[in-house]
Amino acid sequence: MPSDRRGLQPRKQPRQVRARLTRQRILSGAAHVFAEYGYAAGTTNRIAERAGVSIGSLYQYYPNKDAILAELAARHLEAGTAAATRRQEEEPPADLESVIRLCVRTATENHHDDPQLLRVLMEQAPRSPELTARMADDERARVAHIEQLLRDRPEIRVPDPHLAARLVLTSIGFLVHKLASAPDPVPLPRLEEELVAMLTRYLTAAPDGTAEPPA
Amino acid sequence: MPSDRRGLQPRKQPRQVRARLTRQRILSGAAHVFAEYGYAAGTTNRIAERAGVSIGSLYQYYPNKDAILAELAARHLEAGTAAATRRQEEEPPADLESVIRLCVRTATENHHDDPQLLRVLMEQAPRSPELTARMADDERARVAHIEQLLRDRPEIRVPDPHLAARLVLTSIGFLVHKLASAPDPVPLPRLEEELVAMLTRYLTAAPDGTAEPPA
DNA sequence: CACTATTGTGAGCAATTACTCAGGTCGTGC
DNA sequence: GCACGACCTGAGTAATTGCTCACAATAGTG
Repeated sequence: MPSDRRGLQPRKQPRQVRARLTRQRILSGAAHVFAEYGYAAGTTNRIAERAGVSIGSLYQYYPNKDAILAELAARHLEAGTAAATRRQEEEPPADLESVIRLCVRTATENHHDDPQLLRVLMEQAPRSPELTARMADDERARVAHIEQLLRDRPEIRVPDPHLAARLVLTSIGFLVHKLASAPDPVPLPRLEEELVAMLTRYLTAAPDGTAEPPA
Repeated sequence: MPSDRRGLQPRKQPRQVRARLTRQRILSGAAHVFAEYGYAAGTTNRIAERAGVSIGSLYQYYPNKDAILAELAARHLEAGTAAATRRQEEEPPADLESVIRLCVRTATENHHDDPQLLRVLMEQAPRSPELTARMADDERARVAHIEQLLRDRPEIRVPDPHLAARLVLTSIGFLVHKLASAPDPVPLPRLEEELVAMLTRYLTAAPDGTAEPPA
Protein backbone atom coordinates (compact mmCIF):
# COMPACT_ATOMS: atom_id res chain seq x y z
CA MET A 1 0.00 0.00 0.00
CA PRO A 2 2.28 2.83 -1.23
CA SER A 3 0.71 6.28 -1.66
CA ASP A 4 3.50 8.13 0.20
CA ARG A 5 2.28 11.69 0.39
CA ARG A 6 2.79 13.12 -3.00
CA GLY A 7 0.34 15.96 -2.77
CA LEU A 8 -3.22 15.78 -3.91
CA GLN A 9 -3.05 18.03 -6.95
CA PRO A 10 -4.00 16.47 -10.26
CA ARG A 11 -0.84 15.55 -12.11
CA LYS A 12 -2.11 16.66 -15.47
CA GLN A 13 -4.61 19.25 -16.61
CA PRO A 14 -7.05 18.04 -19.26
CA ARG A 15 -6.78 20.07 -22.51
CA GLN A 16 -9.45 18.27 -24.48
CA VAL A 17 -13.11 17.63 -23.78
CA ARG A 18 -12.45 13.92 -23.90
CA ALA A 19 -10.10 14.25 -20.93
CA ARG A 20 -12.54 16.31 -18.90
CA LEU A 21 -15.14 13.64 -19.45
CA THR A 22 -12.74 10.96 -18.30
CA ARG A 23 -12.01 12.87 -15.11
CA GLN A 24 -15.72 13.23 -14.47
CA ARG A 25 -16.31 9.53 -15.01
CA ILE A 26 -13.53 8.68 -12.59
CA LEU A 27 -15.02 10.94 -9.96
CA SER A 28 -18.51 9.53 -10.16
CA GLY A 29 -17.14 6.00 -10.32
CA ALA A 30 -15.20 6.70 -7.17
CA ALA A 31 -18.26 8.14 -5.47
CA HIS A 32 -20.20 4.97 -6.19
CA VAL A 33 -17.39 2.62 -5.22
CA PHE A 34 -16.45 4.42 -2.01
CA ALA A 35 -20.10 4.57 -1.01
CA GLU A 36 -20.59 0.87 -1.67
CA TYR A 37 -17.33 -0.60 -0.36
CA GLY A 38 -15.96 2.04 1.98
CA TYR A 39 -12.59 3.68 1.54
CA ALA A 40 -10.27 0.80 2.37
CA ALA A 41 -12.07 -1.76 0.20
CA GLY A 42 -12.78 0.75 -2.54
CA THR A 43 -9.77 -0.12 -4.65
CA THR A 44 -8.47 2.03 -7.46
CA ASN A 45 -8.89 -0.81 -9.93
CA ARG A 46 -12.52 -1.14 -8.93
CA ILE A 47 -13.01 2.58 -9.37
CA ALA A 48 -11.45 2.47 -12.83
CA GLU A 49 -13.59 -0.48 -13.80
CA ARG A 50 -16.78 1.18 -12.54
CA ALA A 51 -15.85 4.36 -14.38
CA GLY A 52 -15.30 2.42 -17.59
CA VAL A 53 -11.73 3.69 -17.78
CA SER A 54 -8.39 1.97 -17.60
CA ILE A 55 -6.39 2.10 -14.38
CA GLY A 56 -3.65 3.98 -16.23
CA SER A 57 -6.02 6.79 -17.12
CA LEU A 58 -7.03 7.12 -13.52
CA TYR A 59 -3.45 7.68 -12.47
CA GLN A 60 -2.94 10.24 -15.20
CA TYR A 61 -5.28 12.59 -13.41
CA TYR A 62 -4.95 11.61 -9.77
CA PRO A 63 -1.54 11.04 -8.16
CA ASN A 64 -2.99 8.59 -5.64
CA LYS A 65 -6.13 7.24 -4.08
CA ASP A 66 -6.33 9.95 -1.43
CA ALA A 67 -6.45 12.64 -4.09
CA ILE A 68 -9.65 11.20 -5.50
CA LEU A 69 -11.41 11.33 -2.16
CA ALA A 70 -10.00 14.81 -1.58
CA GLU A 71 -11.53 16.12 -4.79
CA LEU A 72 -14.81 14.42 -3.98
CA ALA A 73 -14.77 16.13 -0.60
CA ALA A 74 -13.88 19.51 -2.06
CA ARG A 75 -16.74 19.33 -4.53
CA HIS A 76 -19.16 18.27 -1.83
CA LEU A 77 -18.20 21.11 0.49
CA GLU A 78 -18.31 23.62 -2.33
CA ALA A 79 -21.76 22.52 -3.43
CA GLY A 80 -22.99 22.60 0.16
CA THR A 81 -21.90 26.12 0.94
CA ALA A 82 -23.06 27.36 -2.45
CA ALA A 83 -26.54 25.97 -1.87
CA ALA A 84 -26.67 27.40 1.65
CA THR A 85 -25.69 30.95 0.69
CA ARG A 86 -27.97 30.95 -2.34
CA ARG A 87 -30.88 29.88 -0.24
CA GLN A 88 -30.10 32.42 2.43
CA GLU A 89 -30.10 35.21 -0.14
CA GLU A 90 -33.35 34.07 -1.68
CA GLU A 91 -35.22 34.08 1.58
CA PRO A 92 -33.45 35.81 4.48
CA PRO A 93 -34.48 34.16 7.76
CA ALA A 94 -36.56 36.42 9.98
CA ASP A 95 -36.34 34.91 13.43
CA LEU A 96 -34.04 32.50 15.21
CA GLU A 97 -36.22 29.52 14.49
CA SER A 98 -35.95 30.19 10.77
CA VAL A 99 -32.19 30.35 10.99
CA ILE A 100 -32.02 27.02 12.75
CA ARG A 101 -34.50 25.49 10.37
CA LEU A 102 -32.41 26.65 7.45
CA CYS A 103 -29.34 24.97 8.90
CA VAL A 104 -31.25 21.76 9.45
CA ARG A 105 -32.64 21.85 5.91
CA THR A 106 -29.16 22.31 4.50
CA ALA A 107 -27.93 19.35 6.50
CA THR A 108 -30.79 17.12 5.41
CA GLU A 109 -30.25 17.98 1.76
CA ASN A 110 -26.59 17.34 2.18
CA HIS A 111 -27.43 14.00 3.65
CA HIS A 112 -29.99 13.17 1.00
CA ASP A 113 -27.39 13.44 -1.77
CA ASP A 114 -25.44 10.33 -0.84
CA PRO A 115 -25.47 9.24 2.79
CA GLN A 116 -22.97 6.44 2.29
CA LEU A 117 -20.39 8.60 0.58
CA LEU A 118 -20.85 11.30 3.18
CA ARG A 119 -20.07 8.78 5.88
CA VAL A 120 -16.91 7.64 4.16
CA LEU A 121 -15.89 11.26 3.79
CA MET A 122 -16.40 12.03 7.46
CA GLU A 123 -14.69 8.83 8.55
CA GLN A 124 -11.65 9.29 6.39
CA ALA A 125 -11.19 13.01 6.96
CA PRO A 126 -9.24 12.67 10.21
CA ARG A 127 -6.66 10.41 8.55
CA SER A 128 -5.79 12.82 5.79
CA PRO A 129 -4.22 16.14 6.85
CA GLU A 130 -5.31 17.94 3.69
CA LEU A 131 -8.88 16.80 4.10
CA THR A 132 -8.89 17.68 7.78
CA ALA A 133 -7.68 21.17 7.03
CA ARG A 134 -10.24 21.79 4.33
CA MET A 135 -13.12 20.55 6.42
CA ALA A 136 -11.92 22.43 9.50
CA ASP A 137 -11.83 25.66 7.51
CA ASP A 138 -15.34 25.08 6.29
CA GLU A 139 -16.54 24.32 9.79
CA ARG A 140 -14.82 27.37 11.22
CA ALA A 141 -16.54 29.62 8.71
CA ARG A 142 -19.95 28.20 9.48
CA VAL A 143 -19.39 28.46 13.22
CA ALA A 144 -18.27 32.08 12.91
CA HIS A 145 -21.36 32.84 10.87
CA ILE A 146 -23.75 31.39 13.41
CA GLU A 147 -21.83 32.90 16.30
CA GLN A 148 -22.20 36.39 14.84
CA LEU A 149 -25.83 35.72 14.28
CA LEU A 150 -26.30 34.75 17.90
CA ARG A 151 -24.52 37.88 19.09
CA ASP A 152 -26.76 40.08 16.97
CA ARG A 153 -29.99 38.75 18.40
CA PRO A 154 -31.10 40.06 21.76
CA GLU A 155 -33.38 37.14 22.54
CA ILE A 156 -30.43 34.78 22.78
CA ARG A 157 -29.64 33.85 26.35
CA VAL A 158 -26.52 31.80 26.30
CA PRO A 159 -23.27 32.35 28.21
CA ASP A 160 -20.83 31.65 25.37
CA PRO A 161 -22.03 32.25 21.81
CA HIS A 162 -18.99 30.59 20.30
CA LEU A 163 -19.49 27.38 22.20
CA ALA A 164 -23.21 27.54 21.50
CA ALA A 165 -22.57 27.91 17.79
CA ARG A 166 -20.27 24.91 17.76
CA LEU A 167 -22.78 22.88 19.72
CA VAL A 168 -25.62 23.78 17.42
CA LEU A 169 -23.77 23.07 14.20
CA THR A 170 -22.18 19.86 15.40
CA SER A 171 -25.53 18.66 16.67
CA ILE A 172 -27.29 19.34 13.42
CA GLY A 173 -24.61 17.89 11.19
CA PHE A 174 -24.33 14.69 13.09
CA LEU A 175 -27.82 14.02 14.37
CA VAL A 176 -29.33 14.34 10.92
CA HIS A 177 -26.71 12.03 9.53
CA LYS A 178 -27.02 9.50 12.29
CA LEU A 179 -30.73 9.35 12.98
CA ALA A 180 -31.79 9.51 9.35
CA SER A 181 -29.67 6.55 8.31
CA ALA A 182 -30.05 4.41 11.43
CA PRO A 183 -31.46 0.89 11.12
CA ASP A 184 -34.73 2.37 12.39
CA PRO A 185 -34.60 5.73 10.63
CA VAL A 186 -36.43 8.80 11.88
CA PRO A 187 -38.54 10.45 9.16
CA LEU A 188 -36.83 13.67 8.10
CA PRO A 189 -39.74 16.05 8.74
CA ARG A 190 -40.15 14.73 12.28
CA LEU A 191 -36.45 14.98 12.88
CA GLU A 192 -36.42 18.53 11.60
CA GLU A 193 -39.20 19.57 13.98
CA GLU A 194 -37.55 18.04 17.01
CA LEU A 195 -34.12 19.40 16.20
CA VAL A 196 -35.44 22.89 15.64
CA ALA A 197 -37.40 22.69 18.88
CA MET A 198 -34.44 21.44 20.87
CA LEU A 199 -32.02 24.04 19.59
CA THR A 200 -34.30 27.08 19.77
CA ARG A 201 -35.28 26.18 23.31
CA TYR A 202 -31.64 25.80 24.19
CA LEU A 203 -30.72 29.15 22.72
CA THR A 204 -33.64 31.23 23.96
CA ALA A 205 -34.06 29.90 27.48
CA ALA A 206 -32.66 31.96 30.32
CA PRO A 207 -29.71 30.40 32.20
CA ASP A 208 -31.66 30.10 35.46
CA GLY A 209 -34.02 27.52 34.07
CA THR A 210 -36.99 29.71 33.25
CA ALA A 211 -37.52 30.56 29.64
CA GLU A 212 -38.99 33.23 27.48
CA PRO A 213 -40.94 32.84 24.29
CA PRO A 214 -39.16 33.99 21.12
CA ALA A 215 -39.55 37.72 20.43
CA MET B 1 -7.15 -9.65 2.44
CA PRO B 2 -8.90 -12.97 3.39
CA SER B 3 -10.90 -13.09 6.62
CA ASP B 4 -14.03 -14.54 5.00
CA ARG B 5 -16.57 -14.62 7.81
CA ARG B 6 -15.61 -17.46 10.00
CA GLY B 7 -17.40 -16.34 13.09
CA LEU B 8 -15.89 -14.26 15.82
CA GLN B 9 -15.70 -16.86 18.57
CA PRO B 10 -12.28 -17.64 19.96
CA ARG B 11 -11.00 -20.82 18.38
CA LYS B 12 -9.48 -22.16 21.57
CA GLN B 13 -10.24 -21.72 25.24
CA PRO B 14 -7.19 -21.06 27.42
CA ARG B 15 -6.68 -23.75 30.08
CA GLN B 16 -3.59 -22.39 31.73
CA VAL B 17 -2.84 -19.02 33.31
CA ARG B 18 -0.11 -18.45 30.77
CA ALA B 19 -2.67 -18.56 28.00
CA ARG B 20 -5.06 -16.19 29.70
CA LEU B 21 -2.21 -13.75 30.05
CA THR B 22 -1.39 -14.08 26.37
CA ARG B 23 -4.97 -13.34 25.42
CA GLN B 24 -4.94 -10.29 27.63
CA ARG B 25 -1.70 -9.05 26.10
CA ILE B 26 -3.11 -9.50 22.63
CA LEU B 27 -6.19 -7.50 23.54
CA SER B 28 -4.33 -4.57 25.01
CA GLY B 29 -1.82 -4.64 22.18
CA ALA B 30 -4.71 -4.47 19.74
CA ALA B 31 -6.26 -1.59 21.64
CA HIS B 32 -3.05 0.40 21.36
CA VAL B 33 -2.42 -0.46 17.73
CA PHE B 34 -5.98 0.18 16.57
CA ALA B 35 -6.01 3.48 18.42
CA GLU B 36 -2.71 4.56 16.90
CA TYR B 37 -3.05 3.30 13.32
CA GLY B 38 -6.79 2.84 12.82
CA TYR B 39 -8.40 -0.45 11.88
CA ALA B 40 -7.20 -0.84 8.30
CA ALA B 41 -3.56 0.00 9.04
CA GLY B 42 -3.59 -1.81 12.38
CA THR B 43 -2.21 -5.07 11.04
CA THR B 44 -2.32 -8.33 12.92
CA ASN B 45 1.46 -8.61 12.78
CA ARG B 46 1.79 -5.20 14.37
CA ILE B 47 -0.65 -6.20 17.07
CA ALA B 48 1.30 -9.35 17.81
CA GLU B 49 4.57 -7.43 17.92
CA ARG B 50 3.11 -4.78 20.23
CA ALA B 51 1.69 -7.48 22.48
CA GLY B 52 5.08 -9.20 22.61
CA VAL B 53 3.54 -12.35 21.23
CA SER B 54 4.07 -14.28 18.03
CA ILE B 55 1.60 -13.95 15.22
CA GLY B 56 0.84 -17.65 15.53
CA SER B 57 -0.29 -17.24 19.11
CA LEU B 58 -2.61 -14.48 18.10
CA TYR B 59 -4.37 -16.73 15.63
CA GLN B 60 -4.70 -19.47 18.20
CA TYR B 61 -7.15 -17.36 20.15
CA TYR B 62 -8.75 -15.19 17.49
CA PRO B 63 -9.96 -16.63 14.21
CA ASN B 64 -9.45 -13.35 12.39
CA LYS B 65 -8.81 -9.66 12.78
CA ASP B 66 -12.47 -8.76 13.15
CA ALA B 67 -12.81 -11.03 16.15
CA ILE B 68 -10.22 -9.01 18.05
CA LEU B 69 -12.08 -5.77 17.51
CA ALA B 70 -15.33 -7.51 18.37
CA GLU B 71 -14.01 -8.62 21.74
CA LEU B 72 -12.60 -5.19 22.39
CA ALA B 73 -16.02 -3.74 21.65
CA ALA B 74 -17.81 -6.26 23.82
CA ARG B 75 -15.57 -5.52 26.78
CA HIS B 76 -15.99 -1.81 26.31
CA LEU B 77 -19.76 -1.99 26.19
CA GLU B 78 -19.86 -4.31 29.17
CA ALA B 79 -17.67 -2.04 31.25
CA GLY B 80 -19.74 0.96 30.27
CA THR B 81 -23.10 -0.45 31.25
CA ALA B 82 -21.67 -1.94 34.43
CA ALA B 83 -20.31 1.42 35.51
CA ALA B 84 -23.55 3.16 34.65
CA THR B 85 -25.81 0.81 36.60
CA ARG B 86 -23.44 0.74 39.56
CA ARG B 87 -23.39 4.49 39.71
CA GLN B 88 -27.13 4.71 39.35
CA GLU B 89 -27.63 2.38 42.31
CA GLU B 90 -25.16 4.25 44.46
CA GLU B 91 -26.86 7.57 43.98
CA PRO B 92 -30.33 7.43 42.41
CA PRO B 93 -30.94 10.63 40.45
CA ALA B 94 -33.62 12.83 41.95
CA ASP B 95 -34.69 15.13 39.16
CA LEU B 96 -34.46 15.17 35.40
CA GLU B 97 -31.33 17.26 35.38
CA SER B 98 -29.55 14.67 37.48
CA VAL B 99 -30.55 11.93 35.09
CA ILE B 100 -29.18 13.83 32.13
CA ARG B 101 -26.05 14.74 34.01
CA LEU B 102 -25.49 11.11 34.85
CA CYS B 103 -25.75 10.17 31.19
CA VAL B 104 -23.30 12.88 30.23
CA ARG B 105 -20.88 11.80 32.94
CA THR B 106 -21.01 8.23 31.74
CA ALA B 107 -20.28 9.37 28.21
CA THR B 108 -17.37 11.54 29.26
CA GLU B 109 -15.82 8.73 31.27
CA ASN B 110 -16.31 6.42 28.37
CA HIS B 111 -14.58 8.91 26.18
CA HIS B 112 -11.80 9.52 28.65
CA ASP B 113 -10.77 5.86 28.59
CA ASP B 114 -9.38 5.87 25.08
CA PRO B 115 -10.86 8.35 22.62
CA GLN B 116 -8.92 7.01 19.64
CA LEU B 117 -9.99 3.43 20.15
CA LEU B 118 -13.55 4.50 20.70
CA ARG B 119 -13.49 6.25 17.35
CA VAL B 120 -12.18 3.18 15.58
CA LEU B 121 -14.88 1.14 17.25
CA MET B 122 -17.66 3.44 16.16
CA GLU B 123 -16.25 3.74 12.65
CA GLN B 124 -15.83 0.05 12.11
CA ALA B 125 -19.07 -1.06 13.72
CA PRO B 126 -21.27 -0.53 10.65
CA ARG B 127 -19.00 -2.75 8.53
CA SER B 128 -19.26 -5.76 10.81
CA PRO B 129 -22.73 -7.30 11.21
CA GLU B 130 -21.89 -8.86 14.56
CA LEU B 131 -20.59 -5.60 15.93
CA THR B 132 -23.55 -3.69 14.59
CA ALA B 133 -25.95 -6.09 16.25
CA ARG B 134 -24.23 -5.93 19.62
CA MET B 135 -24.04 -2.16 19.65
CA ALA B 136 -27.61 -1.83 18.41
CA ASP B 137 -28.81 -4.02 21.28
CA ASP B 138 -26.93 -1.92 23.76
CA GLU B 139 -28.32 1.26 22.28
CA ARG B 140 -31.85 -0.09 22.28
CA ALA B 141 -31.62 -0.96 25.95
CA ARG B 142 -30.36 2.49 26.88
CA VAL B 143 -33.03 4.17 24.78
CA ALA B 144 -35.76 2.07 26.36
CA HIS B 145 -34.46 2.97 29.79
CA ILE B 146 -34.48 6.69 29.15
CA GLU B 147 -37.82 6.49 27.37
CA GLN B 148 -39.47 4.87 30.38
CA LEU B 149 -37.89 7.45 32.58
CA LEU B 150 -39.35 10.23 30.46
CA ARG B 151 -42.79 8.68 30.57
CA ASP B 152 -42.66 8.45 34.36
CA ARG B 153 -41.91 12.11 34.90
CA PRO B 154 -44.83 14.51 34.67
CA GLU B 155 -42.69 17.56 33.98
CA ILE B 156 -41.65 16.19 30.62
CA ARG B 157 -43.38 17.96 27.78
CA VAL B 158 -42.39 16.24 24.62
CA PRO B 159 -44.63 14.76 21.93
CA ASP B 160 -42.78 11.47 21.42
CA PRO B 161 -40.75 10.08 24.33
CA HIS B 162 -39.16 7.41 22.19
CA LEU B 163 -37.83 9.87 19.66
CA ALA B 164 -36.79 12.20 22.45
CA ALA B 165 -34.84 9.42 24.15
CA ARG B 166 -33.04 8.58 20.94
CA LEU B 167 -32.26 12.20 20.33
CA VAL B 168 -30.92 12.72 23.83
CA LEU B 169 -28.73 9.64 23.87
CA THR B 170 -27.38 10.12 20.37
CA SER B 171 -26.63 13.75 21.14
CA ILE B 172 -24.75 12.95 24.29
CA GLY B 173 -22.78 10.06 22.87
CA PHE B 174 -21.61 11.91 19.86
CA LEU B 175 -21.25 15.49 21.02
CA VAL B 176 -19.02 14.52 23.91
CA HIS B 177 -16.92 12.42 21.62
CA LYS B 178 -16.69 15.03 18.90
CA LEU B 179 -16.29 18.27 20.81
CA ALA B 180 -13.90 16.89 23.41
CA SER B 181 -11.44 15.57 20.85
CA ALA B 182 -11.74 18.32 18.26
CA PRO B 183 -8.61 20.25 17.25
CA ASP B 184 -9.88 23.02 19.54
CA PRO B 185 -11.32 20.88 22.33
CA VAL B 186 -14.06 22.08 24.64
CA PRO B 187 -13.18 21.55 28.32
CA LEU B 188 -15.26 18.69 29.65
CA PRO B 189 -16.90 20.52 32.58
CA ARG B 190 -18.05 23.31 30.27
CA LEU B 191 -19.33 20.81 27.77
CA GLU B 192 -21.21 18.99 30.50
CA GLU B 193 -22.94 22.16 31.65
CA GLU B 194 -24.02 23.15 28.17
CA LEU B 195 -25.22 19.71 27.23
CA VAL B 196 -27.23 19.33 30.40
CA ALA B 197 -28.73 22.77 29.87
CA MET B 198 -29.61 22.09 26.27
CA LEU B 199 -31.25 18.75 26.91
CA THR B 200 -33.19 19.64 30.05
CA ARG B 201 -34.57 22.73 28.35
CA TYR B 202 -35.55 20.63 25.39
CA LEU B 203 -37.31 18.06 27.52
CA THR B 204 -39.08 20.36 29.97
CA ALA B 205 -40.21 23.14 27.66
CA ALA B 206 -43.81 23.10 26.57
CA PRO B 207 -44.42 22.48 22.86
CA ASP B 208 -45.89 25.93 22.27
CA GLY B 209 -42.61 27.69 22.94
CA THR B 210 -43.10 28.72 26.56
CA ALA B 211 -41.36 26.73 29.20
CA GLU B 212 -41.71 25.73 32.80
CA PRO B 213 -39.01 25.41 35.40
CA PRO B 214 -38.22 21.85 36.54
CA ALA B 215 -40.54 20.67 39.30
C1' DC C 1 -1.57 13.56 -45.72
C1' DA C 2 2.27 13.72 -42.02
C1' DC C 3 3.73 15.17 -37.49
C1' DT C 4 3.11 16.19 -32.72
C1' DA C 5 0.76 16.52 -28.37
C1' DT C 6 -2.67 14.68 -25.74
C1' DT C 7 -5.10 10.88 -24.05
C1' DG C 8 -5.97 6.02 -23.21
C1' DT C 9 -4.55 1.05 -22.27
C1' DG C 10 -3.71 -2.97 -19.23
C1' DA C 11 -0.19 -6.51 -18.09
C1' DG C 12 2.50 -6.72 -14.39
C1' DC C 13 5.64 -5.19 -10.39
C1' DA C 14 6.80 -4.30 -5.63
C1' DA C 15 4.93 -4.06 -1.37
C1' DT C 16 1.79 -5.37 1.99
C1' DT C 17 -1.61 -8.26 4.16
C1' DA C 18 -4.20 -11.82 6.77
C1' DC C 19 -3.32 -16.09 7.94
C1' DT C 20 -1.04 -21.26 8.13
C1' DC C 21 1.73 -24.99 9.70
C1' DA C 22 5.56 -27.81 10.98
C1' DG C 23 7.90 -27.96 14.66
C1' DG C 24 9.61 -26.35 19.16
C1' DT C 25 8.86 -25.20 24.45
C1' DC C 26 6.45 -25.40 28.63
C1' DG C 27 3.28 -27.10 32.32
C1' DT C 28 1.15 -30.93 34.68
C1' DG C 29 -0.05 -35.42 36.42
C1' DC C 30 1.91 -39.83 37.26
C1' DG D 1 11.79 -38.79 35.19
C1' DC D 2 8.49 -39.18 31.57
C1' DA D 3 4.85 -38.60 28.64
C1' DC D 4 1.24 -36.00 26.81
C1' DG D 5 -1.28 -32.16 25.89
C1' DA D 6 -1.41 -27.21 26.07
C1' DC D 7 1.00 -23.45 24.39
C1' DC D 8 4.12 -20.73 21.56
C1' DT D 9 7.03 -19.63 17.47
C1' DG D 10 7.98 -17.21 13.03
C1' DA D 11 9.33 -18.14 8.33
C1' DG D 12 6.52 -18.61 4.65
C1' DT D 13 2.18 -18.43 1.38
C1' DA D 14 -1.48 -16.91 -1.41
C1' DA D 15 -3.96 -13.09 -2.33
C1' DT D 16 -4.58 -8.31 -2.78
C1' DT D 17 -3.22 -3.66 -3.35
C1' DG D 18 -1.61 0.89 -5.16
C1' DC D 19 0.70 2.18 -8.85
C1' DT D 20 4.12 2.22 -13.28
C1' DC D 21 5.42 2.09 -17.90
C1' DA D 22 5.91 0.83 -22.64
C1' DC D 23 2.98 1.26 -26.04
C1' DA D 24 -1.47 2.24 -28.82
C1' DA D 25 -5.14 5.24 -30.18
C1' DT D 26 -7.00 9.68 -30.98
C1' DA D 27 -7.27 14.76 -31.65
C1' DG D 28 -5.32 19.08 -33.35
C1' DT D 29 -2.44 21.59 -36.91
C1' DG D 30 -0.11 22.60 -41.26
